[in-house]
Amino acid sequence: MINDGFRDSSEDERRAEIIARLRDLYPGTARELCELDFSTPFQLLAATILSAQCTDKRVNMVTPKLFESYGTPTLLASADIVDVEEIIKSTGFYHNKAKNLIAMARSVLEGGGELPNEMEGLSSLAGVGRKTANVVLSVAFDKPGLPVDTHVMRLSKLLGFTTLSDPVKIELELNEMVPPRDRGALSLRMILHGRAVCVARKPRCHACALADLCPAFIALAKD
DNA sequence: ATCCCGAGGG
DNA sequence: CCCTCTGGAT
Repeated sequence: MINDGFRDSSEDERRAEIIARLRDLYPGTARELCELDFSTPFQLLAATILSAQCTDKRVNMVTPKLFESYGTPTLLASADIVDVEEIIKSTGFYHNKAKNLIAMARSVLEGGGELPNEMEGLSSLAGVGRKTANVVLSVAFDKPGLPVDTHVMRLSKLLGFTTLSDPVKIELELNEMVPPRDRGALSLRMILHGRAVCVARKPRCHACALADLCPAFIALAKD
């Protein structure tokens, strides 16, 4: 097999076919594929902070009430932390999340009240890491950004997109597989597939449209 | 018992 | 690298 430091071309084709099938399975833009409810970039950021170790459905149950009282940087910055904690309690990690939400709103205000629209500014906000920043970039600002969460990490390994475990390195590897404008949607598609089909505990390989291209399934089926 | 669109701190 | 933070769903 020819591989002089370049990737095998059949491997490139396999990956491209997986990406094409994911696009057919979950069509739409990052904005359309995102299942968090929000009406401003600031609200998406707040919802994404809440989504840590929690389902989107659960986040969407608490954000209407949260945004009713604290839907803007100004309102959230001066919120009573106990009140915020009570509203978001069911999303888990609620002490940290309430503290982070209020601190985040205050740092937005200190920065002039406008949410940053690049990685540097976003990830410098309290409680905002690279994954959350990439969600806001791709979904709210329609910019290149490829959030690597637990699903993207798991599927990237199973599908043979990476052998690494560092989410930043995986992000850079995945970046090379799609044009910039498709990065956010690829992440969302892997997340949706990870939730519905390639489930962490019990992958539904029999129902998976990618199984014939999946090294993990092929290895499993080989006996 | 294990997992859910993580981030901060040691 | 590790640990902690947390409730809800399966």
